[in-house]
Amino acid sequence: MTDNSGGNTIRVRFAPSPTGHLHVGGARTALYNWLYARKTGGVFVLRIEDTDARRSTRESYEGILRGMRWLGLDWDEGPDVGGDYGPYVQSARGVLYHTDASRLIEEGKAYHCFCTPGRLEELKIEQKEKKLPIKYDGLCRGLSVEEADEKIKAGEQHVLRFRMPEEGEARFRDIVRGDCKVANSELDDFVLIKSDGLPTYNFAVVVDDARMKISHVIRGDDHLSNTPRQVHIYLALGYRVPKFVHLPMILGGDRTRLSKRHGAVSIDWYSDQRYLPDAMVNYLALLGWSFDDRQELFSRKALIDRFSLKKVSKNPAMFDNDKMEYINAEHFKKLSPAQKVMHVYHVLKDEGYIPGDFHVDLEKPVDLKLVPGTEPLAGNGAEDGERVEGDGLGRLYLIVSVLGNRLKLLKDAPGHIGYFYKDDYDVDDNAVEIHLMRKEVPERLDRLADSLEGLNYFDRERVEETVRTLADEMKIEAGELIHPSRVALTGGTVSPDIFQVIVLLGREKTVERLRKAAGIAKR
RNA sequence: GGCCCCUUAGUCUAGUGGUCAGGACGCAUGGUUCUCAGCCAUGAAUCAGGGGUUCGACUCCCCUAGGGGCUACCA
Repeated sequence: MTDNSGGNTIRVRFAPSPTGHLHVGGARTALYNWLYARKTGGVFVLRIEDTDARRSTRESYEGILRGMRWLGLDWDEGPDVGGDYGPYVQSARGVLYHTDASRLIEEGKAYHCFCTPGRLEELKIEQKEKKLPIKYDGLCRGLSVEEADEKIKAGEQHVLRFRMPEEGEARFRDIVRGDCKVANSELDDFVLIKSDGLPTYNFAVVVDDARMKISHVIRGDDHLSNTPRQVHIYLALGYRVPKFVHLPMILGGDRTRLSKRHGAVSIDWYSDQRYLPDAMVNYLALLGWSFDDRQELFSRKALIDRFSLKKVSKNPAMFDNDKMEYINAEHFKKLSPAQKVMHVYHVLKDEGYIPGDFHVDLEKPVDLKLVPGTEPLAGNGAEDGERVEGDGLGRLYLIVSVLGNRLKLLKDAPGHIGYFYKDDYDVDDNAVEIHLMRKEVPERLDRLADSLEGLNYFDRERVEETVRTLADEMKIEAGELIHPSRVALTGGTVSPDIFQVIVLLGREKTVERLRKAAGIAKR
């Protein structure tokens, strides 16, 4: 699986810290790494950055993995699958950080610092007041190794700091930003190892990326400013500096950094809402990347095909839920009938709509031509001309087919077609008021019920004919019959083709609901 | 405070030293129809502002403004 034969293998990584759920920003970063790996035949590594012991949790860790699996972003090396460069959890890599830290100390590139948090705090306040750059003043820089060792032996709290060269600058190449450089004078002696013995982010990330042979560091823009520090560490340790790719941030609706208060930013939320993972992947890909000026709907495969780091945008993007829904709807449209039915079936089942409150045996000659103009229903459903079982998948096939593009979010399926399965479907009171509570309605519904009851053949054609004929007889518009019927049968003013609804609801249920509504309307 | 990054319609974006500045979501209007969705057609809406460079700038340079990030013993 892993190829460590040469130094040219492309190796990328997603390195979340388990301090919260997987949000859209993190997911987008993971996705770009994954896409790049899959496109180039490289290796995608998952590494958990849990050096912040206080905030890291097991739940977050599991949640992140769950989110990635839901999105279909599989990793080649990681905490659960292993690999040649493990462990893949920072908390288990302590010895590695200390090995490299020791080298830096020996070479005089890092030094112990015994300044108390209190002193550092005062220093910061003072610098702020004097409007000076806020940076460590290097008090412990001059301590000899012996002096430092003594203090350590005496049990003094200490951290390890990087000895920033006073002259020179750090340079690096970023595929999105171009060449970057920062003068060393802008940087200070930042901390490498915290007093609890754990490495800081900047140190750990370099040691890990270097030792894991990461070739391209693809991450959020918020890390750009830290990159010069990291470059210093790479150089000091004699490691090869990887290529960097800093992705523009994804912003919340108020254009600030994404956080909990922005609501629906968790990948979990989208999976709970039953968005399609492929749609999510598609939309996420578009946040900071585009292929050209025409295509924006991509299958997973097409994305891998087209993806290029060179086309990554520099601009921060806002997550737009409307567009996300649109992309989701487009992906849903493209599913095969069998796939749609499968998805809808699971939703209805999970929400308790299947099995339903009642049984419907569709009558002959109900056939699959029931729905003129829709694509033929394939898969394990009913074949043309075959008898359709009332409660089986066959009826659901027809229902889903009749529903057509009305279903955009799977989560809404019960709302759209629940009345096919339950008697206590939602009723729109306003619709009842407008369409049912009128004196002429009861007679119309009763007469329609009579007509339908007397039909020899209960298929769409006959039903429509019946309704229209009755309307003619009563000298009213067909709509005068259709609208109250829709409310009577579905509880609302919105539904698929009413004749198809009638057929799929079945003669018995249709008549029952029409009569019941007529009864209500009489009052 | 210091440093860094970003700036094309409400949003995501394409774009070249000379284009009617293109597409998509959303929005509006009309058509199809039993409602809604869909589909089709049409429309409103953009180069943040100011200076340069240039025969000519959305495009190159500078400044300003706005937004974001880093400046932590967070990542």
